Amino acid sequence: MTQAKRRPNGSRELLLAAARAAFAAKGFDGARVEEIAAEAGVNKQIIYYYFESKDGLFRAALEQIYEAIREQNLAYVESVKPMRPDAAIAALVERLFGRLQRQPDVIALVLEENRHKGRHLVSRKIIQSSHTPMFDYVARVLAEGARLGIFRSGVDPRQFYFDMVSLCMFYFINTYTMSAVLGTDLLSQGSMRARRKHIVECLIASVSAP
Amino acid sequence: MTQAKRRPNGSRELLLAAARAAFAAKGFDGARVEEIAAEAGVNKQIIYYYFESKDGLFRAALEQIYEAIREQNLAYVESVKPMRPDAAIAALVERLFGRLQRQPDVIALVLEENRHKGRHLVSRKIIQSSHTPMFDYVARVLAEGARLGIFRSGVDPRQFYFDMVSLCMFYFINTYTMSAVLGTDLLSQGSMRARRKHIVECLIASVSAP
DNA sequence: CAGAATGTCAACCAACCGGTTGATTGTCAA
DNA sequence: TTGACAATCAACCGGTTGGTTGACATTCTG
Repeated sequence: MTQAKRRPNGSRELLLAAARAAFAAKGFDGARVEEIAAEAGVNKQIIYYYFESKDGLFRAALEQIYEAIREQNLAYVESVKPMRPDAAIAALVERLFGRLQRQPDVIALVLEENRHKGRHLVSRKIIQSSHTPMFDYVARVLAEGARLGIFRSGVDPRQFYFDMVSLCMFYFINTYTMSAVLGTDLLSQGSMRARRKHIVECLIASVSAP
Repeated sequence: MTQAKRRPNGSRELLLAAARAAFAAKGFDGARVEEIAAEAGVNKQIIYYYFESKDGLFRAALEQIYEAIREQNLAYVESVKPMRPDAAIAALVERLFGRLQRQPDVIALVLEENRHKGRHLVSRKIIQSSHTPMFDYVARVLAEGARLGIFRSGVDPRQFYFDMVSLCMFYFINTYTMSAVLGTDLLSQGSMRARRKHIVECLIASVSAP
């Protein structure tokens, strides 16, 4: 009989991509193992060969996402040109918002991980190291801003980082409900641009020296 | 045979409460119809008698939640004493944060609704009317603050309301991931108190006159 | 009180779902 | 060339799941 072509570890990558899309779209419980295999073009059993279980597949997809975040953040802080602290914050927030806009799967998967608090344990180390480069950069920018007298001193970089992530991510998490609440179509390009601009201004105002 | 006691529409309420807890804890796909019935102490079929389907049950649970939000908001804006605009914002944000803290089911259900974008349509009208009283109050406070020269003028109340909700809700949405990112236990009382305080300060700073 | 409307349940079911089995075929090192 | 190993698949399975059926008891109404 015709056995399918070999692609050492190729099926693994195909499965991860399919899993990521499926889990993002339907959640862990809503996604179907067989559908993921079909989407990847391989037999269902191969999931168990590479990942042991549906949970294992989900965990692997999550880890891949955190790794991608880490690489993107690392690339940014290594390539960013020096600039005024307020401009640095603006650039960074615009980039974060824009990236979330273009990668809805990332938000969906992280959200799903949080809903199953700790069931698909991705090690704290992996999660933290995916954000450390960016967090350290933000802390440096805040300190620099304080030194120049542009920002208040004593701003807690952890709280500020939390604010940044909250404001940017939340837009894409509760888009449907907030559209109804505010009577606006938050999926429109105009709304996104306006919101992104506002978030930048809000964050900078919140740390600016009086 | 012993038929169970009658409780006209009582089973309906019992089912709604059980459904709310189950959907919040396990999501729509993770929750089991039979478990919900058992938790409510009634036969599974009664769900189909009152709600037609699992989807119908979910929709009813959501509507109940929006109705509760509306009542709570209405009660607040009708009973709140007049005070300085900045104090009014502080009080309101503290209350929002505290309520989310005590009612995790609300967040979980709204989140689930957004994940299934529009599949369990709760009418825009219901969603909007659950927030209108509070939104109007916030808009009045901002205008009053601007009139007194405490706040900047030209602050968009929609964006500000969005900020408030974002900062408060996000804490409880991604608690697990953010704990790892920041290296803090965000479930601790101390973290919550500190975060609540920071959010108040951040929001007020973002609208205060220069 | 009769009968209609309402509320409740036990038993059933077909489809589905995550996971297993066992066999088969390329691939590569010795 | 050969034998071990990596990769793949078709077929199968037991348990689960949302949903249905039909009968029956209680309550309401005229």
